[in-house]
Amino acid sequence: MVASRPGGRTARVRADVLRAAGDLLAEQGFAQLDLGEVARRAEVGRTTVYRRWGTAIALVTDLLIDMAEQSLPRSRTGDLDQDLRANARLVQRTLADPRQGPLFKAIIAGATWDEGAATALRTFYRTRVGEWSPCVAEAVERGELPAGTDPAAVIQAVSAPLYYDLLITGRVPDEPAADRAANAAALAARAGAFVDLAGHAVETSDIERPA
Amino acid sequence: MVASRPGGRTARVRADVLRAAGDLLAEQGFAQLDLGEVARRAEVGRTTVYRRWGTAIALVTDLLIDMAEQSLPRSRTGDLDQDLRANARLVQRTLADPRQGPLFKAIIAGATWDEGAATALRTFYRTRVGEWSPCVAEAVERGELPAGTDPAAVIQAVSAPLYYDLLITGRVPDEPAADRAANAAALAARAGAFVDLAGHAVETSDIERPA
DNA sequence: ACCATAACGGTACTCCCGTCCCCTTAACGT
DNA sequence: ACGTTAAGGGGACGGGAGTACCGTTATGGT
Repeated sequence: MVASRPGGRTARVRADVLRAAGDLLAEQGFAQLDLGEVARRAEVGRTTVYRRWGTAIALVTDLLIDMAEQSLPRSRTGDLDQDLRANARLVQRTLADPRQGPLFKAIIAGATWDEGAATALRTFYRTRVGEWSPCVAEAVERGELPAGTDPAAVIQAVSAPLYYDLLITGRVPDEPAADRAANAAALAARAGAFVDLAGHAVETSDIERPA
Repeated sequence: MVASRPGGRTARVRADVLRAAGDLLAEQGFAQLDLGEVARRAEVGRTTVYRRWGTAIALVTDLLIDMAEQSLPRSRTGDLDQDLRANARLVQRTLADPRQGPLFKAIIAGATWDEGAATALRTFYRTRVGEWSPCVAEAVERGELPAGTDPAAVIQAVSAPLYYDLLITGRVPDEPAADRAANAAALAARAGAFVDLAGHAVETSDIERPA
């Protein structure tokens, strides 16, 4: 009895299809992503693409999952500003990348209506944020940031303006924008904007609640 | 000779179609927005919907334009924190609204691949940001914020985390989230994060210039 | 080496989205 | 009020996306 066959041909087909989908995504964008054309470019049966993925957003979701497996290690400079700037620049380079940029735009758009895309996106960012949070946690331990600062909130605060530019203003963020985002997050964090108490975190100064 | 006829029936048809589209958007989301069903719900000819709008994203775009005409006046409390919090709460309520929330999600998603949606979205936010920027400009004049602070950047910094939550983490922002966003932006602004000089705006903390 | 079968690939088919055609309705000028 | 003609509505049509069917390939266990 054979349960499944992920090896050999199946793996090659998946790789071919994902590469073709990534090419088309970079060339024409998500709106023009036609499964039939993907099959042609991948030199694969049209039926196969429909059977294994079924929809364009499912294909793009698989593309993200595939990409997520090659994750870069975070920086460890021991300095909050440098770490946050490194993080911001990583995000910025990703969004500006001719292949990854369109992929993320497609996934984010798809996540607004497709549950699979939304799940993959959240999983991806949970991993990413979890990977970079220690930068902030260590800064708290060093006394660079007030006790009780929420590491995940700081990391997300770095990314937020970059995504805002990409999605709302339609301007792909550049490196100065990344540095500004990192700087703003660092300054806000130092001022205690990301201290998570039970109540509101609007006292800014008097914070002395160790975990 | 008659050039155009925007009155009477035409206006009524537009109103009926937009209302039906908004209903369906709120009920089923953008993915299920079928022009045929919109026509049925609006009790309007299917041909008419296709002739005047053509695509679902064009319909949603018109919906945004229609909604933008009823814009709320900004608050003028004379206090930066209160103004920014009012702005954040306005954005939060919009995104959490059962009708406007799905609309914005659809428009933002559509703007990643449809030029018309992107233009409408940018126009909408240019108006919104321009309307609220005086809050920041006045705070600069009062000396609450450093000279050279970019008003638009501050306003956008308030919104960015809320959109990040909505689109990336998939969590619709609540009122505490709005207050946190406003607070973080205010603290960063006071620390000079949004001063736009020719070079880098990182005078606040130690920084090395990179060659 | 051999077999059972997971997975692929080609083709025919279906169904429905979007368009076309043409008649009907009702704005707007006079 | 009356005529001209934008604009709307019904129905038929075409095309292409997605599916069903079934034969073919090659994987993985024995």
